[in-house]
Amino acid sequence: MLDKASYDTQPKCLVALDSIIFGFDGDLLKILLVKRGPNLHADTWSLMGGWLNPNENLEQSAERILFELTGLKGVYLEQLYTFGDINRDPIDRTVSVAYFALINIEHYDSKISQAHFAHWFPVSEMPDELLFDHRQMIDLAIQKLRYKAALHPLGFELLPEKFTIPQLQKLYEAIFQTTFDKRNFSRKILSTHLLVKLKEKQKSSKKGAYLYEVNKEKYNSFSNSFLNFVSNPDF
Amino acid sequence: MLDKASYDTQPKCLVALDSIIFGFDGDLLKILLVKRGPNLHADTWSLMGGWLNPNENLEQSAERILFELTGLKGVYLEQLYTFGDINRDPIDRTVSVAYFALINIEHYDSKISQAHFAHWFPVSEMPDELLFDHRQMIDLAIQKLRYKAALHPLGFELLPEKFTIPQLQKLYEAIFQTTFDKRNFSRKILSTHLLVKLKEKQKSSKKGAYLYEVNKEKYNSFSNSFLNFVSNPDF
DNA sequence: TCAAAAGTGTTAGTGGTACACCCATGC
DNA sequence: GCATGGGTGTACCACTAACACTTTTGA
Repeated sequence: MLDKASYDTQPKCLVALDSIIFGFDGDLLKILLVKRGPNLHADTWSLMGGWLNPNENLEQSAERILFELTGLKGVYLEQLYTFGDINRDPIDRTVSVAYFALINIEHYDSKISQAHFAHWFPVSEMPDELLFDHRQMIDLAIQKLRYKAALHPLGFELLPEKFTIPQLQKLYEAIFQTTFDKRNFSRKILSTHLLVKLKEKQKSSKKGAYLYEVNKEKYNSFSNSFLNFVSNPDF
Repeated sequence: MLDKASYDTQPKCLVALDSIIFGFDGDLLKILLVKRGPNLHADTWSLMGGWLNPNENLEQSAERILFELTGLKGVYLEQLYTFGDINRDPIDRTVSVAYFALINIEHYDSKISQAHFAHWFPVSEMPDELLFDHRQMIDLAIQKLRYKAALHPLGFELLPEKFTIPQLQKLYEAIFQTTFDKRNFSRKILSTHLLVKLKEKQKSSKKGAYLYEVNKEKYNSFSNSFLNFVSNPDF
């Protein structure tokens, strides 16, 4: 079965990478979509994607593509799932490795992405028509984001370095499409000791709220243990 | 970037599938490895793998390959991760989609697999040398099996249709390399109401233990909710 | 009758949820 | 001075974890 000749006779296949890019504007959870151009699928919104480069591994290619669109490096990027249905791309058989990315919307360089016809869509207001199986990719990404966020404190990746507890709560409420009791929420978050309270306050409200930042060391060593941020998630 | 010409000029890539096949013999958690033949890598243990077939999607190819080795159909199969490092296969660039499979070791047809030089290795006694990045695949599969088994009742997939609570406990102890209190364990398992107690007893011990079977309906509707089978898993 | 494995109940502690009031400030 | 959003404490309930004895039966 596996001999040298079989390498030569095996049909090869195009390999693409597509990224589901999540952002949070303080109110709604959003996904970044682009209109690909210039010739093909120019009228259809799609995920940001590109081809696997022969001298890059999968994650490097995904990072490069993300950088080309958003100008961002070092963002949270995680492999989601690989899609390989026979006719998912009608032009030629393509296997696509999907990644999901969490980015801080404030860092996002809108200049680059304007050139690519990019737009942030709230997760509840996606266009009806998306390229190929991108709708399926997005649905899976949302599901996985909820799953992970219920068990791991990865929500911070979507916020600025300094943020308030009410901001964090709004984010979780956007992810899970629900509301939480603020007393229980802040107690649960603070009980992890992952947040460091700062002296400064953010004064976007009348009273102002204390800013916090993530204790990076603890966060990194913590990311493999887990807890229930959401008690009875409905997956 | 994405026009028709780009499809023709894009380098294509080999796509393979590899399966990490878990089994449980009542005592140890094991993984099925093969020696590939006849020419290439004949001396190295490896995961069961094969090429993506142009007229199959990813899961269908993985199922076919699994069937060719074990003679089994309809087993629990789940996509694990896609590996694409540049030189993971020194002969030619190959992207490999890894699946993990849970099979009931009693159903396993050893005749077919003898022809493939297959052998069950306890997870704690793997050969030192494995093909390509297969060690990495196995490590990730064990990690994911623990993660999922801690939250979802998927352990049943590794047992016969009828099994006893002590058997199930031994399985979980093998997965997590620890021991559990049997009173707390059985209470937790039974509180899900996923198991139906049968009249029969299994008499492999002196006293004999009651057999149970899975309530399939409940199990299927349950698989998306979750609970902590293991309280403080060390991931 | 003894050894081996199965089966079962209670208690104390922890963590989760529900709930209401005061505080600081801008207008 | 009032409306807005921020911050905090308590009581009850449910779940978890720790722990020991009795039952059955094959040898």
